[in-house]
Amino acid sequence: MKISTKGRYALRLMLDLATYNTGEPISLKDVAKRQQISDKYLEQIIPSLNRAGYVRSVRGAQGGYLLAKEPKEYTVGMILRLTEGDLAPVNCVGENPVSCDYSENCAVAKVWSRINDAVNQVVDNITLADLLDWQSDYVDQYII
Amino acid sequence: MKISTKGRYALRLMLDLATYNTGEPISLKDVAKRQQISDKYLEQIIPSLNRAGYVRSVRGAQGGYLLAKEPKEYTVGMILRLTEGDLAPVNCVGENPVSCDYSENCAVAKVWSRINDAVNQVVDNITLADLLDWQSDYVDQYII
DNA sequence: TTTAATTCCCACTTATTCAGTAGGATTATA
DNA sequence: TATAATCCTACTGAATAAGTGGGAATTAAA
Repeated sequence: MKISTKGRYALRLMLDLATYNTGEPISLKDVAKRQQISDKYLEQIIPSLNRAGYVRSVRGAQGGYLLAKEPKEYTVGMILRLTEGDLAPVNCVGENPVSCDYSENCAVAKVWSRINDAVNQVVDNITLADLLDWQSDYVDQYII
Repeated sequence: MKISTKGRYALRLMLDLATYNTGEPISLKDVAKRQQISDKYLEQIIPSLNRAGYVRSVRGAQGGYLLAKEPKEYTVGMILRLTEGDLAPVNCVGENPVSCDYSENCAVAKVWSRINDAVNQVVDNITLADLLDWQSDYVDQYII
């Protein structure tokens, strides 16, 4: 039941772009340094965010990435699903369920379905804007 | 974010023992046949349930396993945690969290924590007795 | 116009986990 | 005493995780 580094890093990457946004492109190297993640690995993660239109890339020197939309337009669920795939705990529930011979009278599937709903409920109701808010709360509390 | 076969089979195993309980020990071979799971694999899964005292084993011919307690005494969470380990989506939240350098001002950790709470809320509030109920509902609906 | 910084693309690697199999020792019943 | 069961330990093959490495294409700045 773990979320892989791919999903976790993608979320931190998006949050980093939101946090340090100035209107100028932000290079992966900068993100990697701040987030302490291998830049080569980030390079492997970002194409899916790019293809989905979640970020805009600027090539060449002084290039980098920018969020394509406002932080409040991105839910955590959107970002995680892109990198993790479906968040359902088993294949027989979720976006495109694989039905088995017992699916009709399978009480256990009801458990998976409820877990699925509960997880979606959380990730689809938190946006990058919320994360920005939470960050500034922490700053108020600990640093200033 | 998937639950492995180990956890899923453990739950079906426990539910099978509850469903077909007559007071006599039930052999893994019977469970395996009904649930369409390799008996050798079940043999590998059950020791943890046994050591935890969730089932009682009877050795020798006509031996097998019995639930140690009433179905309502087992939550899905108890069973899954035994076989899957902690259900937390990352290591920095959950039962014994591994703290990182940023844990204090990590907005992302709040997301993981909420997912963790949501999952626990589900699995800790469904018992084997609930699953038995759901099963008989299905029977009413489809078979009878 | 060259240099340097950057994205883009694709192949490779190493370790771990998953999902079982296999074989035999031990125990108890009929 | 034969048989049916649990118990225990080791092995295996495939997939996934978590990166690394090299180089081509693009563009801003010197």
